[in-house]
Amino acid sequence: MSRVTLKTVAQAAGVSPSTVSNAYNKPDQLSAALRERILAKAQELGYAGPDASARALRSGKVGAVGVLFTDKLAYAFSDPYAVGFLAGLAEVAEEFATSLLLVPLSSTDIQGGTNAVQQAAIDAAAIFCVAPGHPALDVLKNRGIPMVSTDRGDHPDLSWVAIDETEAAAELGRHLARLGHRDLVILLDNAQAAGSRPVELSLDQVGYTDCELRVRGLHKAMPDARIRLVSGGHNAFSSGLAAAEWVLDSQDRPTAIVGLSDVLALGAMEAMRTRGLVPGRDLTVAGFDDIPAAETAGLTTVSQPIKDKGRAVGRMLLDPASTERQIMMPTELKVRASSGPAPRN
Amino acid sequence: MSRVTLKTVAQAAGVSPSTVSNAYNKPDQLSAALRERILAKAQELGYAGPDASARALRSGKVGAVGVLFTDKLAYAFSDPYAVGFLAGLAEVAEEFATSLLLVPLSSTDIQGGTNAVQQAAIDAAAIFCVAPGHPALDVLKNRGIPMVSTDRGDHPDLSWVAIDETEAAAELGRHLARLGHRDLVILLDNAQAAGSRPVELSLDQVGYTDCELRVRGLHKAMPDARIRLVSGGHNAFSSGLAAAEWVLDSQDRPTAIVGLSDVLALGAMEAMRTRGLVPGRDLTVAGFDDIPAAETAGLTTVSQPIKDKGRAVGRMLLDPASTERQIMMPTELKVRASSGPAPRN
DNA sequence: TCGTTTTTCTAGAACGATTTAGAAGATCGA
DNA sequence: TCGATCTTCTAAATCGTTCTAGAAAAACGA
Repeated sequence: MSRVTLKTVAQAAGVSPSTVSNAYNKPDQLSAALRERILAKAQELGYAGPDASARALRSGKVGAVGVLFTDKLAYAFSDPYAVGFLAGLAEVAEEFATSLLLVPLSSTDIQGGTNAVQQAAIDAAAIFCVAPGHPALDVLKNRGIPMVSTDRGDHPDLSWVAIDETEAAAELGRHLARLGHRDLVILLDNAQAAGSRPVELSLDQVGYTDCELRVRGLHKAMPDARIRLVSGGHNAFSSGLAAAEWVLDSQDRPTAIVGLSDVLALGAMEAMRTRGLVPGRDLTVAGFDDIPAAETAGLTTVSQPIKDKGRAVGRMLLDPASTERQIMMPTELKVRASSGPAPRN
Repeated sequence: MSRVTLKTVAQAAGVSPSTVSNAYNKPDQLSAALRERILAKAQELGYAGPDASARALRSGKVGAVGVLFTDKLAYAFSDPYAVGFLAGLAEVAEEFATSLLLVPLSSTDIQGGTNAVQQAAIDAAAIFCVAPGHPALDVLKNRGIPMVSTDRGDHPDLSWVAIDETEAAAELGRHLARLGHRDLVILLDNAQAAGSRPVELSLDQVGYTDCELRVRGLHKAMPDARIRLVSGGHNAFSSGLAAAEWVLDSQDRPTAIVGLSDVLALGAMEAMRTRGLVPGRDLTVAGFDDIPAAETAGLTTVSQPIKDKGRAVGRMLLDPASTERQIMMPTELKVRASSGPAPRN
């Protein structure tokens, strides 16, 4: 017993395969009566409709956009920021009857070429927080797949929806400087620190462009401050917690801690809490993104319209009417209880 | 200028297409030297590697599992419960070098057969909180796609990873009954209520099986209680908020509110907060799922191992070694500050 | 009535790979 | 040295559609 295909149906109905195809895809190309008859026959034979792969091959359209993440896919969901982005993107995707393909970007398999990015059946790709130099992007470019990044690349023909990272960070930096802070620790995502104890990094070890730009922005706005970079691993609450614990338990506490994402900053707040320290009084904490939990926790943060970012990326990828190739989104510094004047010593 | 295909590379390298294919997929089928030469030639020509659709068609494997949701895709991300499930599933998917295809299940397009589920290029499907009778499931069955549901269906040959909804709810019900509650409002997800004002439902209007079972469980454990069902729309914080506001502002307040998910329950807690009511003292609130925010908020809830659920579904779908077809996961009632004795009147 | 247009359907060629079966050459044991 | 076994490579079929061009039949206009 072989599988029921379009051809099978065609034979059973006594018509050509093309006609069956048309019955499914172009109802106006054949008489209603015949279409009815074909569909009934298909039903009778248990035909499941045109095969997705075959259709994709022949027509060149898959009906899916890929979402590329660095790190493990599982991490992607741990940050509400990513979730917000996905929600926005999904909204537009749905509008265009398109599915979302979540593509993990394991750092290990950039070998002979057979990795997830190669395999992925997608028409376009959203590049979420992936460094512009990542080899996977070359693979996509090679495949001729349109892509839009959430990070501003340096290439002029690159499409992106981003924020002015440097300026956003600078605004936060000015806020901190104004409060008298001269000793800062920045918490960031770093793969090398994952699984081991927190590590202190130098600026050139900062991987992602957006992180790098944020660090630069803070530097620019706080020229006479001492600024250290510390990572507790991947971008997650637990990493922020670990890194902040390490910082707080050292002999050399800063007066302010900035998480390069809210989850990191919230981890830092938790570390303070367990040590009886009050954010905004004993130590200032700030973050980036303004995820829902940031407001609840009273975390000072740089707010960015993340869901809109997802929507904009979706439109760029799917809406032929959208012509803009580079969109700069606004940011806003939300000052909350977690930031306060630097204690005098 | 036509596209560079496997054939182009083969000609340029002076070998047969099969050999080029083997160079990519079966390195041990040809000499290392030749493979090297072919790959170099491919690189030179800008060949992006075997086309995903063509490979999928010929080999019958796509390298993706679908995740089916009811409602808008965007809603999927608003509930941390769903996010946790996805994280677990993603973990296993990554292990098997498989991508995740998020398939929206618009209730509108069950028409001529050409909907997202038909189109979806997937090898298997995870059915997340979709009612067992949903037509999309028939489409998948027709396509011969293996599927695992997060809801226990009544068919014996259905695969699922689920919890004992009725018993879990009954345990919560007994807890409430013990505290003296005799007047309960259950908050639930309901599509009809979306966009309009909150509505009161009867038991037969409850859509999803899992919701229905939970309601039954509560009924069973609280036989002499008055139980009302109210929905403020989709399964989201805002719906819970709206529904609870409606309930609290009525003349006829219950002594306890149970959200059929934590996000609904948290919405109810928020409604109480803005009215100066203290959960656990003035009114008892409880939920289901035990998402991270539930612990922070001190919400009494029925905890279920959601990430493990995702992992288990992933293994069932992808790991050939996994033979179990139906897995019952444990639940645990977490009593927190939001539940307390019913006020005497 | 006769050409012209429109409607309805079909034949056959792609789409770009993988697979199967087997040929040609190299290696091996005796 | 000779048949047998490996290794290395290829020819041709195939996966299940959609597309292009065009044929046959029907409808139309004058």
